[in-house]
Amino acid sequence: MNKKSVSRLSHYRKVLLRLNELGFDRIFSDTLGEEAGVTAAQVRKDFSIFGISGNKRGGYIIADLIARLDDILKKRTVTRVIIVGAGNLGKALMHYPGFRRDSIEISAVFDIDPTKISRKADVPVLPLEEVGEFIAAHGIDIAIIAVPDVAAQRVFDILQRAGIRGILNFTTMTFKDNEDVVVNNVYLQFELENLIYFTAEKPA
Amino acid sequence: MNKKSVSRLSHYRKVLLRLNELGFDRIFSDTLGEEAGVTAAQVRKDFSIFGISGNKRGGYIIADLIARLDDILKKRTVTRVIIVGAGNLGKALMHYPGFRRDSIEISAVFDIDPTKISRKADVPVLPLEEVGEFIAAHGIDIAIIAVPDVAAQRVFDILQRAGIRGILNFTTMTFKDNEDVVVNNVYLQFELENLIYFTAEKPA
DNA sequence: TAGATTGTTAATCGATTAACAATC
DNA sequence: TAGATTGTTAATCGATTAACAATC
Repeated sequence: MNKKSVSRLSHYRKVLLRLNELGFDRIFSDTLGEEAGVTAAQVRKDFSIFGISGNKRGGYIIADLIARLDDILKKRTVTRVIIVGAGNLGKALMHYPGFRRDSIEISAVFDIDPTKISRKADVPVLPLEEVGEFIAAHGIDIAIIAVPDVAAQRVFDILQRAGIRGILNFTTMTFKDNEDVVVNNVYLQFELENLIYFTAEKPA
Repeated sequence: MNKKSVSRLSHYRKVLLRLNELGFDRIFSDTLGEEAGVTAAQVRKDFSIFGISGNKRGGYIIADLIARLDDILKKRTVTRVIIVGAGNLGKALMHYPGFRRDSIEISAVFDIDPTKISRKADVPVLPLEEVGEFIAAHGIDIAIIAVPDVAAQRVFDILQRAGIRGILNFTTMTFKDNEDVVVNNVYLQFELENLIYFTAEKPA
């Protein structure tokens, strides 16, 4: 229902995996909230939205909760994702350990620079021209855009035409909202500028 | 006043720099909103919060707007930032072109792995033990945490003790809110999981 | 002047939190 | 049973949008 509550489910899941590893079996909404940085009411509300229930008085069974969240967040099957842009950021994301561990696989990276192509690598780096073909052949739904701003719109158009349904955008460009494509933006630079603003001492 | 509106100011600024480059001098709230992906009312409201005014009927003069935003966002002086964690992500952020271009300088990167240290590099990679000393010597206020989750709390404690005032956190750990430290979280994995959720076809 | 756009106030919308009845 | 915690509804809070008077 709510975009933010889905991301919080991811966060709860991460906390629960850690607690599970530490040998805990049960948890209460207030403990889970504390670990995830939200209120107990928020936790229960989020669970209620997705029909997740616990035991009055007994809290939640961690293993059951993880199983339920795995279903909701599609963790039972591997989701294949591609990256466009084999620069520093694209390459870092290619090997991001948090993805593989949680059923997200980077299937390939695409770039226009011929010197960056390496078809035989663990995660292949392929020419951008092949992206449509690859998407169709591998049934890819989600792409990460990690190219310079100037190339963003062109890449977006290509991906959209290729039938991509979701995009994680690391550029500062905005794309016209489209029925068929969901775009989540990660504005790294703006996050840092935000921090600069809020940590600057206010002039007296 | 509002956290999100500060980030939108960054976004407006980015759009304006681009339009300025293209030779435009004036802009209206609806055009700027469209470029930044928000409504015209949002643009005017944000400007109103920060006391930015334009001309009834004549819109805004782009150069003036950029100057005003540069002041608010502290773009007149270079802000020095450090990164903790010289893994793939830390190294990618070290060379992120968007930072330098907008008066953000990565002064140094810190890591516990001795094989990663390189004191003579363009951006030096130093042992984590030296971080407190470095922060004090260079008057650093802001740090980026790009370490594995297990190390996050320890790094946070060290940074807090060293007097850091703002943290951009790339781990999935949450830190207890503190009067003295502002924390912005970038949950890369959760953003992707969010996309997976919203692009998955709903079961019939 | 007529027309268009800002700046701000009021209305709406949505998300978070508080509160408490249900119940284990 | 008494006590504690869930699940949900209602209250609150905050942010976005609509509307329109001011004015260039």
